[in-house]
Amino acid sequence: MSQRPPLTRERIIETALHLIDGQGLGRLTMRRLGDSLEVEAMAIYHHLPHGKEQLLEQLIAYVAAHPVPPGNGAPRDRLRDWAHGYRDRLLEHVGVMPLIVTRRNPGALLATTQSLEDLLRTAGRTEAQAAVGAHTLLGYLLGTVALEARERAAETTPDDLDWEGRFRAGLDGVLTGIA
Amino acid sequence: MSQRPPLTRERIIETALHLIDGQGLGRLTMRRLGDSLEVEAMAIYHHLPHGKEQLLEQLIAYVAAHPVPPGNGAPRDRLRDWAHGYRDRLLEHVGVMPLIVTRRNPGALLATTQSLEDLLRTAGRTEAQAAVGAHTLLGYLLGTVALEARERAAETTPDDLDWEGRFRAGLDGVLTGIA
DNA sequence: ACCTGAACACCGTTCAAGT
DNA sequence: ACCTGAACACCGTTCAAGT
Repeated sequence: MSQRPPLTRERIIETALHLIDGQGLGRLTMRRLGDSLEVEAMAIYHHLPHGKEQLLEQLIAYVAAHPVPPGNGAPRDRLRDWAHGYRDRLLEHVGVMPLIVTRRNPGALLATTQSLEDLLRTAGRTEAQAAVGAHTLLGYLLGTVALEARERAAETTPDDLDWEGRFRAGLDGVLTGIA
Repeated sequence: MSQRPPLTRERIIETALHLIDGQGLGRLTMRRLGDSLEVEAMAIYHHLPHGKEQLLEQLIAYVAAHPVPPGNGAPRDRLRDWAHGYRDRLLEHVGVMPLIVTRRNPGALLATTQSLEDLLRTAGRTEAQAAVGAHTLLGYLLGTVALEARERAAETTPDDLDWEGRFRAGLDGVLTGIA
């Protein structure tokens, strides 16, 4: 008999993410997650006492936390690099997008937002300008990635569309407006 | 006995929307919707044969369809007016946002997207520029409204924040980038 | 401490039956 | 044509019990 690895919170999150990436958010159930972990569904509650709610919060935190890394390049270049990296990460885990965009989870996006505001302030913006800029950039990013995911899934648009080019072009417009 | 109005598709949609606005998307169930309509849940299937899936599609179509109205002002002003109107509409039915942002529903946003592209082409942009511009603007709008709804619900930020001002400021940045 | 089994209150949906 | 009642296969979760 193959010994299965011990059940840990980390393994639960990773397995859940794997399940979502493979089958979609709608098919993530406690019972199915239990099956994937080779355990009864109820065992999960021992590691996540607040059940599915807590599981989803953990998934959001895992995928959405993506602050701007430290660096000393031009602000505009740093923001552009960060944005492309974040887009890649979100597209890797498209199934979690609905949670990130709509669930209230103050913590998850807070670190990201604040790192954006810090960068903008360092670049000479006022507090208020930095707040608006961070909100604008993050809103553009989440919104366009959500649209891209939607349209890719619908497959009503030609598949050879240069999504990254479109993203970069729109991003340049946004960056011009804020940074 | 109060005669109840006949069950129609329209009345189902409106009641569902009322239920979502009041109690949230999570509490929209066929059984509860039936209760609100003073009818057994199964009666709904007679008007919406594809069940809940079809109901959600109808809700998206109802709320998300919001093309730019005809007019002959400056393109930038028309886009700004449209954006503020759309934001108001989405905030009125915040509970439907998760569906609009994440469900694949080609039709619902198509009319809106095309009206944006038309306006931008009329304003002298190339086909490609118009496509990117429409995508950027719609992405910004959906993303920031989703963020706003999230943060308002979380109530972790002070409530006197000038959300509309922030939206307008970010919008100006985006419009500068595309129009 | 960690996991299981049975049970409870919910879902969406099908299908035969009523009017 | 329009609606109901009973039933089915699923949910998330609680709780006592096992080791």
